[in-house]
Amino acid sequence: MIDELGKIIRFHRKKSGLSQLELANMAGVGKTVVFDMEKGKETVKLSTIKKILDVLNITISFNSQLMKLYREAPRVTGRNAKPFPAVTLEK
Amino acid sequence: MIDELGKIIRFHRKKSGLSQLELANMAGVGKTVVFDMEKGKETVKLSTIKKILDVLNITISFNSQLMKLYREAPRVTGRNAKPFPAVTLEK
DNA sequence: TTTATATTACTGTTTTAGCAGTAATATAAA
DNA sequence: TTTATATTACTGCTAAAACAGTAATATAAA
Repeated sequence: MIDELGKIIRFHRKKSGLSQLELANMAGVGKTVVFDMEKGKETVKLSTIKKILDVLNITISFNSQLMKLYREAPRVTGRNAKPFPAVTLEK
Repeated sequence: MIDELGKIIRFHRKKSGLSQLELANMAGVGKTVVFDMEKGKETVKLSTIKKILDVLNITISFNSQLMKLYREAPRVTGRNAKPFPAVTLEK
């Protein structure tokens, strides 16, 4: 899916009736990035991708089995966060 | 959600019982990246993020209203792709 | 066809991510 | 406590992302 990001961007851009240059300007990035991304380049900064996806109204989500636990987890940041129940991988 | 990526990574890493250095080595990236990301850095390359998320079994997905259409869309790449129905934004 | 726009492609330059190395601090275990 | 490990933090260095500029090609409209 992530490898399709270029196609996804292109699809949404076309649907929005934007040229690569227009999209780049709206996102505040160089035109080269839009071109490169649509071409499949993945060595692009997340912050840059974010700007482009914002214009196209595309959101990113991260998925895993543990994400449910993450969402239920208490709002802890920093050192006084309670340690996790300790998952033993082997033995 | 995307701004929580650091916390998400940290959460998954802990659950996996990995240190930052172990995760970095498994992902084939420098330890600095893991540290920076968990600290909230977003100017990280997508390809680098991908390596880390792979180790942690986290997938990325892109969401939008148009994504449904995208998935139904014919597998077209290149120049002979049929033009989209043309969405008129104004007028 | 001609004309205009969009896309692709290639420059050189600037900025910066990623890196290893090191060290200081923090946390956990003995 | 002491010891060991993990995390945080700060270095330069190197590779490369991002950029503007330009130009060639492709596509679409007149």
